[in-house]
Amino acid sequence: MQANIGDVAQRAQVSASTVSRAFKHPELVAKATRERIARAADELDFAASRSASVFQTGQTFRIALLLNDPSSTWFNAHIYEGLDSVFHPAGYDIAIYPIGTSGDRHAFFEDLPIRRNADAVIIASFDVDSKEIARLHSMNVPIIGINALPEDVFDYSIATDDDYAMRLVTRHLLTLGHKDIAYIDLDPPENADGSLHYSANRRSNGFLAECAEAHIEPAMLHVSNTGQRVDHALTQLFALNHMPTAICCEQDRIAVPLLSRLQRLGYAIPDALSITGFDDSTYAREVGLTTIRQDPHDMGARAARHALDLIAKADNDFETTDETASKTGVSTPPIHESTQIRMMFRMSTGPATSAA
Amino acid sequence: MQANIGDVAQRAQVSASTVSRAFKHPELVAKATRERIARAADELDFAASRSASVFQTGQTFRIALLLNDPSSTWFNAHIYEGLDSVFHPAGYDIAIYPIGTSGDRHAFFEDLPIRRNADAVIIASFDVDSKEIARLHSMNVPIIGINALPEDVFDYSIATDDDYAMRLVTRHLLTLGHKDIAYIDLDPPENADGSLHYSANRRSNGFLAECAEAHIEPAMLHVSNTGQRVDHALTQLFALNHMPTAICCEQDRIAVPLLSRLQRLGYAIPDALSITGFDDSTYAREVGLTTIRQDPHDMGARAARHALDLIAKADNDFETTDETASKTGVSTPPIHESTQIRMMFRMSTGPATSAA
DNA sequence: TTGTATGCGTTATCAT
DNA sequence: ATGATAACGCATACAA
Repeated sequence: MQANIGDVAQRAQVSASTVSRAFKHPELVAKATRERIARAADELDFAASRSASVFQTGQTFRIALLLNDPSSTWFNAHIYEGLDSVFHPAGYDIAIYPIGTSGDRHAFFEDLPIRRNADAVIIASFDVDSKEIARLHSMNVPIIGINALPEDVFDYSIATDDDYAMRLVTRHLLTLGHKDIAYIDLDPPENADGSLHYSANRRSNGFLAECAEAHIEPAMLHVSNTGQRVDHALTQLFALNHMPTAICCEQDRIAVPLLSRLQRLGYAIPDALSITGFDDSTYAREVGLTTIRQDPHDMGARAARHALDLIAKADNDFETTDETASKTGVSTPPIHESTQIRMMFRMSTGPATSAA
Repeated sequence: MQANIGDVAQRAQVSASTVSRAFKHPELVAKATRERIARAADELDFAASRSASVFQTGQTFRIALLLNDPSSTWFNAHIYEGLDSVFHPAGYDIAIYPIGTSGDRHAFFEDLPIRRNADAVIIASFDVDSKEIARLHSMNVPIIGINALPEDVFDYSIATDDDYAMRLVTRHLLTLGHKDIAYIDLDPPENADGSLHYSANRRSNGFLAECAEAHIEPAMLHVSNTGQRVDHALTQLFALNHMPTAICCEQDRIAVPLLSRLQRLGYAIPDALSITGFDDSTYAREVGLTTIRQDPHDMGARAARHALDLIAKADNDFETTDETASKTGVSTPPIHESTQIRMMFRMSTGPATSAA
């Protein structure tokens, strides 16, 4: 069927070890031999079995990625893309574990084939239980957090400061003179139980804090995150005593289509109504939505690079562990990065109308 | 460090094979023993090494997914999600191979660790060279096509009939009385050379064919697929002698933001201007875009299910190949499915204005 | 129902 | 610079 390393060895008149070396440590093989081997491999259509070398190496070349929302979400899809842009070239596969409930999460940490089946675990967009993580740590698997809390359980984490970012948005609206503001957030899907926390909470906190400081009482609307989310949002808006002069959305995902619908319904934006989003996701720029920019692709790529470092370090630590231990292992401390926040000012926000 | 099958065997007072069996073929192990093993495994935090069993099995439990566009694209992200929804529970990982140019594609088929490193190859959204595919076939790796041509090189394929679907859209516009129509398509990114064909071509063909039958001469606009795509499209529209009464877009991706921008610019839609898309992707419903519905998640899931069948079959074939061969192997013929096309009629299309 | 023996393809160690 | 050899951890064929 398929040539293996032995066939190549035979054809190139060398031993199997030399063939292996020719691929893994070319510098240790004489140029002539190397070329002979290359030719033989080529002629036989040889490709080293990934499974075999992975097995022998002890590494799995697999990354476990824990996601709450569907992977097709704007944020998650870009996170994945960023991760893969680093991991794939490095020979790693990414396996996505959907975590819808804290039960799922618990099951993952409880049952899961951790140490043997993933070289690193990456957790995106939901908060986590220190005890669960502890088990992973004891297994020497790097844990990486993306927009996840608490920071200190991760070997590396990168996050957007949601609270602060949303405060900026809110201040922008307040500065424009808005006093009559509605906040819209997307409720997590029903199957999610309360114990799975999302960064969403931190955004509304930031908003509320700023409003409180300004002695403003906003209207808080909760929209269920389904196909009908815009209709649901509109329903609640119209149910208010009067239309606010500004709408602050937890996500572009609701802000973008809402902006479009409100315009069609005749609301002059921003003259009569301002609206803000969060993410700078699909079409936010095109529709002119004022929003907070996040770059999940970059976050993913960074996370992946740090993951590779950590994996390499974990391997070394392991080798030197027993007695030699912790002599060289100064064990660089965990890194916790904040993404740089940037606000995108676009046409969807403007001065409050004096006539409410 | 980590318990292996031997440790469990020892603790449960059985042989390693029995432990292995207890997991892979529980029905062959006495209940009492099974429970004893389960307990031992639990106490030791044992999890079978994926690498080792994968290696031993000969399967790779890996799927190669060839993608042209970025994986974060609406279509690709949903394809991936659909695939993963079937593959992940079945224990398979998906590895994405970005194919930007026909060179990439060629390299994949030429160099690549196929047979040994993937149990199936899935090609999404671009057309392929029969000769390249032939090599894979000779290696007994199932090849699956999603919106890819030519059909007959795939062991299973599922596709939207782009030509036909776009004809439907076009007829809808013609029926409404539009005679002055512009077609906008997104040029593939620059780095893509001409030899990589996309389903996009089939859409414009359908459009042109219908126009020809109706003796109508449309304006064909090509927009480069960058961040500026909407501005680029607007520029070209305004450069025409006069505004058309209808704009037919190759993708929602341009139609959705274009619709929004044109509205803001004061065009009454659909009274003065109709616009259509293709995909029914993000926000198409919310902004009221008439479009063709595609369900890439479903396409992916179907493709994955067929892939699993084919993999199972390939394994059997292989075992029975030599002499016994092709006796049982009636070798079910390839299946080529068409997705069911549905048009979503929404507010963005209406009768042509008599006054051009 | 369970145990023994063997092999999967590669790489690392240790000689040479 | 290269070769011989021994693992790596599991799953199967076969024996009992």
